[in-house]
Amino acid sequence: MPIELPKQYDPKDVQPRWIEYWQQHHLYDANPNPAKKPHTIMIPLPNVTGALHMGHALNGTLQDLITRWRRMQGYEALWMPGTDHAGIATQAVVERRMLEEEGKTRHDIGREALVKRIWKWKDEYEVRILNQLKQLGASCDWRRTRFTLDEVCSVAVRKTFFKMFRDGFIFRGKRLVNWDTFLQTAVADDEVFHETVKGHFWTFTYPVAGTSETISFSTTRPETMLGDTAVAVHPADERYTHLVGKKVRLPLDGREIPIIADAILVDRNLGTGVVKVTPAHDPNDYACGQRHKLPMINILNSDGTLNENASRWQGLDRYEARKQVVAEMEKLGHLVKVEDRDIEVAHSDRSKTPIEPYLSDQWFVKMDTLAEDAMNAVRNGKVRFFPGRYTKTYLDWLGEKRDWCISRQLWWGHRIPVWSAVASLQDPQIAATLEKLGCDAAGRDELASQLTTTRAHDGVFIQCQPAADQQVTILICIGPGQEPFETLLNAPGSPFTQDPDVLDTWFSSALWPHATLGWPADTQNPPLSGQPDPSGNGTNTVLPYFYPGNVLITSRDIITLWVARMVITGLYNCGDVPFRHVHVHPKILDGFGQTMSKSKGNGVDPMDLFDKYGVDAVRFTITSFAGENQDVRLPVGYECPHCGEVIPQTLEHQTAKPGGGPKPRVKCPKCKEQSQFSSPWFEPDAGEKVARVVSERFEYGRNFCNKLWNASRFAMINLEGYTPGPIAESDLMLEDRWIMSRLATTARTLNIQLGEYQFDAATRALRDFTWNEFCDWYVEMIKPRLRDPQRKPAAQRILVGVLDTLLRLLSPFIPFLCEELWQRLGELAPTRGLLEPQPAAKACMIAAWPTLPEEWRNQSLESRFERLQEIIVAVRNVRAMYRIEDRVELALHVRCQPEVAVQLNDVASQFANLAKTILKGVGLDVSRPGTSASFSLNDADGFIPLEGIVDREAELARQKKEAEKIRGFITGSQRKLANESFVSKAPPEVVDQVRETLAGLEKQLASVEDIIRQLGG
RNA sequence: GGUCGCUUAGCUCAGUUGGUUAGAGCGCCACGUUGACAUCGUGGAGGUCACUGGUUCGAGUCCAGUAGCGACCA
Repeated sequence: MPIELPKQYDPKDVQPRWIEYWQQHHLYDANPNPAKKPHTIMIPLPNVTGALHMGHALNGTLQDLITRWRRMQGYEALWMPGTDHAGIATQAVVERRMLEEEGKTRHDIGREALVKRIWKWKDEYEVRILNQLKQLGASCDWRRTRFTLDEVCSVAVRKTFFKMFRDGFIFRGKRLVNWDTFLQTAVADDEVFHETVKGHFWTFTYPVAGTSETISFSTTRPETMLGDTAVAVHPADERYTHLVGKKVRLPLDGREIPIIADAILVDRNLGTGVVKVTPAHDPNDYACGQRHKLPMINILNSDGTLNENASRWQGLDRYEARKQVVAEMEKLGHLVKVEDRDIEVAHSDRSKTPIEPYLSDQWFVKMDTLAEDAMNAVRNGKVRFFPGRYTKTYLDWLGEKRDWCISRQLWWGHRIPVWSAVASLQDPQIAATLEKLGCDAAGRDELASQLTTTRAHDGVFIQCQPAADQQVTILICIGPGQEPFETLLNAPGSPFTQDPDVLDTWFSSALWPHATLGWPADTQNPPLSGQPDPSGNGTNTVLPYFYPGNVLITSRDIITLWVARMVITGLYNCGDVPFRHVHVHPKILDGFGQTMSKSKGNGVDPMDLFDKYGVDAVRFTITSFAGENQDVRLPVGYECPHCGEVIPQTLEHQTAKPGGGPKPRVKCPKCKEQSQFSSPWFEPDAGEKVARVVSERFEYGRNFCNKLWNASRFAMINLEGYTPGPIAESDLMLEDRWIMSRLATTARTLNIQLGEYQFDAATRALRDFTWNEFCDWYVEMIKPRLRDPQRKPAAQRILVGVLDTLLRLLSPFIPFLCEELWQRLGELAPTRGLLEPQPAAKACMIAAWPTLPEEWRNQSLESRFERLQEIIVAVRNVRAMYRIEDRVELALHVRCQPEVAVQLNDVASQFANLAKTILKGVGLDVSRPGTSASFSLNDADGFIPLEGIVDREAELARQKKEAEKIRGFITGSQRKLANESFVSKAPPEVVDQVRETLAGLEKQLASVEDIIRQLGG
C-alpha cells in the first residue's frame, strides 16, 4: 500500500515528535565509555539576562552539527549545556525593571530580597533559554545542565579561589575603576557608553614654589585639583625644562606637589603643554602616577560627594564643589580663562549617570605567569584557532598581562570567600578564633613575621597585611566544604567579617570546561538531573574521560573574555588545556549591519523563524552563511497578521519600547491594519494578533527541505514491492555508478570541510549534490527503470541505498526532516544499503556516518556523464530557442569519434527520457541534415533536423554569434602561446593544457563555420 | 589611536597553494502545471572582481598605497 505523504513538508507536524523520541531513547546522553573515543563540546554558556537571538541560534546549530556528526562517527559525543548568571547584567536588568515598575532601588528592599528576585528572573529565563535550545534540536546531554551559581560550579569556584589565594595569585589592592555613583558599584568597561555633553574648559595657574613664576594648565574637572599630586610637562619642552624637579603650591589647600616630566601623558602641542596629574581620578593620570610612584589622593565618597581629603568642600556633591572651587581660584587670582567645550563623558549603561574614575579596594588575579602559560598553549599548538587569524587577537590580549580585577560590588554572585579583621595578632579574641582554625601560637608567630602561614586546618588559609597602628589586616580564606569554620567566623561577636563583594562572572565561567565535569571532586561523578551518579564507583570517571574537550565554538568577541580565561584556569586546575580547537564563527548582524545583542534590543528571536520556516530550514540557512570571513547580515521584516504583507524592519522598530503606555505597533502599508510586533523589549499583550519576525533569506533552507522531502516522497511512492537484496555489478547503469561516484566524493568533501569548520562550503556541497545531481539528474534518469517490472527491483534497491546514505549525511544539518524520512523509509525498506543490504539503524541521528569506498569515485566516468549532460542541455537549448513544445519528439544526429559513439549509444534511452529526443545517427560519418539546428561541443557536433521549423536567418545569426565567441577564446589562447616567455617559463603541463584547449576550440570553430557555410552564411 | 576583516552579477555571498571561458542562491526574462516537488521544472540574460601602482610568462587571488564599510581592543 503506497504511503500517504503530503506534497509539502510540514515541520510543525514533525519537530515535536522527534525531540521527544530522541530524548526518551536517551540518544543525547553521553557517559564514559572505554569502548569509544570521547568527543566533548562545552556550550559557551549563554547568560540569563534575556532570551536567545539568532546569534545564539547559529552558535548552537554549529555545535549541534559537529556533535551529531561525531556521534554518528562513533564517538561518545557530549555537548554540555548550561547558563551563566552574568552577575552585573542580570542584577541590573532586575533592578531596572523594579525601578520602572515599582520605583524601588535595591537599597529599599535589601540584599536578601533583591537576590530572591534575581533568582526568580533567572529561573524564568533559564527555562526559556534551554527550551529555545531544545526547539533548535540541540542534542545536549540535558541531564548534565549546569548553572554557574549551582552547587557543582560553586564548589569549583571556591576551590579555585582558595588555591589561587594560597598560591599567591590572588591579591587585594587599590585600583581605578569605572564608578557608578548612582548604583554605587564598579562597572566593567563594556558597560560604559560615551556621550558628548556641554561643558567648560578652564585654564588656571599654579605658583611655582620658591620662585615668582606660575605655570598654567587647563582642565574640564576643576574639583579634581584637590586630588592633584603632580604637574607634568613634556621632557623635551624647552619652555619648562628648568622647572622640572621644582614644586608648585596648590592655592586651594596649600599642598606642594612636584613638577614632573612625562612623555606619555603630555602632548606638548596641546594647550599650554602642562597637565595636572590626579592619579586617583583619571585613568591616564593613574598610569602616570604608577610610572612616577606618585601618591594617590581619593577625594570622592562612593555616592559622588567629596570626602575628608577635600578640606572645606567635604560633603559637597562633586558638581557643586566644582563651582565653588572655580570661584575660589578666581578669587585667589589663579583663573586665566574659561571657554565652552563639548566633552566626551563616560556614562554608566546601567544607571545612565556619569561615571567617575574611582580608586577603590578590589581583588585581582595576578596574570603574569598564568597568562604566559596560556600563551604557550597556543604558541605550541596545544590549542588551535580556526580561522587561524584569531590567534593574534588572543596572544595580543594575553600579552598585556593586565591583572584581572575579579571583585564586583554586587549582591548577586559568588561571594568572595575571605573574612578579614584589622587587629593585633595578640588580641585574645583574634588569637582564640585563629586557634580554632588550627592556627596555633607558632602559626601566629609565623604570621607576625612572614605574613602568611600554612599552620591551619586544611581548607583554611591565613594571610596578614601590615595596617596602621601596629595592627595587621588578617585575611582568612575558607575553601569549599568548611561550613563549621564559616559559621565560626560569621558568629555574632566574631571579630571577622566576610568581604561584601562578589566575584566577576567570568571567574566562574572560566572554570566551565572542567567545573561542569565535576572538578574538583575525584571520588564521585557529577550529579545527573540533580541526582547523584554512582556509576563512577567511588571515583570521578566523567572528568578524565571528557576532559579536555575537543572544540569551543564561539563568536569572536569573547576570545578574550572566555577563551583566554578558560585556558588559564584549565591549565592551572587540571594541568591541561580545556579544548584543542577554538572555532570562531561569524556574527549575525541586523539589516543595518549592527551586531545583534541582548542589550541593543535588535535581536531576532529564532522561535519566530522556526514557526515560519521550520527549524531545519533555519538551521540549514544559517549554516550556509557560516563562512570564514564575513559576518552575516540578516534584514528582517514583520509579517502583517491580517494580510501577510511583510513590513521591513526599521531602526524605530528596534528601539520602540512601551514606556508605560500602550505597546508599540507596526502599520501595514497594504491593509492599513496596525499590529503589535514581537520584540526583545516587551511582550505583546495576550490575545493580540502579533506581527512575527520573518526574513526571506530563510526561504533558501525551506525550499531545500521541501525539495528533499519531495525527492524522498518520490522514492517512497516508487517503493511498492521493494525487496532487499544485494545489488549486482551488472545491475549498475551509468547513472548508478555516476551517482555513487558523486556521493563518495561529496561525503569525502564533507568530512574534510567539517573537520576545518567550513560550514558554508559543507552546506553548499550537500545542497549541490542533493538538488543538482540527485534530484535533477539521477532521479529523472531512473524513472524509466522504475516503470519496468524487469529492472524495477534493482533500481529500487539502488535508489533506497543512495537516499539512505544521503539522509545520514544531511542528518547533522537538518535532523528533524532526516529523522522523519528515515523512519518512514524504515517502514517501507527496513533492510537496505549499498551494495549489501543491512537492517537500518533505529534512528537516523545515531545511524553510522557513511564511509564510502574510494573505488566508487571514478573521474573518467564522471567526464563521460558530463558529456551526456552537455548534449542534453544543448538539445533543450535548441528546443527552447525554437519554442518547440515538450511533447514534440526530436531527432538527434551526433558526429563524433567511434568510442564516443559507443558511449552515446549506451545511453541512447536517456535522450528520449530527458530531452524527448531520439538518437538517430551517431559516428564519424554523420553529416548535417538540411534545415537542422546545430550545436558544437568539445568532442561532438550535434544536429537536430527541424524541417519547416528552423528559421534559416535566426539559426545563421545564432551560429555566427557562437563562432564569434569561440574566436574570442581562440585569440586568447593564441596570444598566450605566441608569448615566448609564457612557453618557456610556465610549467609545461600548463602550456600543454592551453595547446589542447586551443585545438579543441579550433575544431569546434571549424564545425560551426561548416554549419554557417551550409546555411549559406 | 592600535589590531583584524570586508569591497566580485540588481541583492546576499562563494572563489582552497596565482593557471583554460569568474560561480551559487534570490531577483529578472521566456516557456512550462495529468503522476516527487510551482517552496517546482526547462532555457536564458546579467560582472572593467572598489581604485592606483607593483611583482609575475600569467593576478579576483600575492605586495604597496588610496577610498569607503565593519568589528574588536584602547
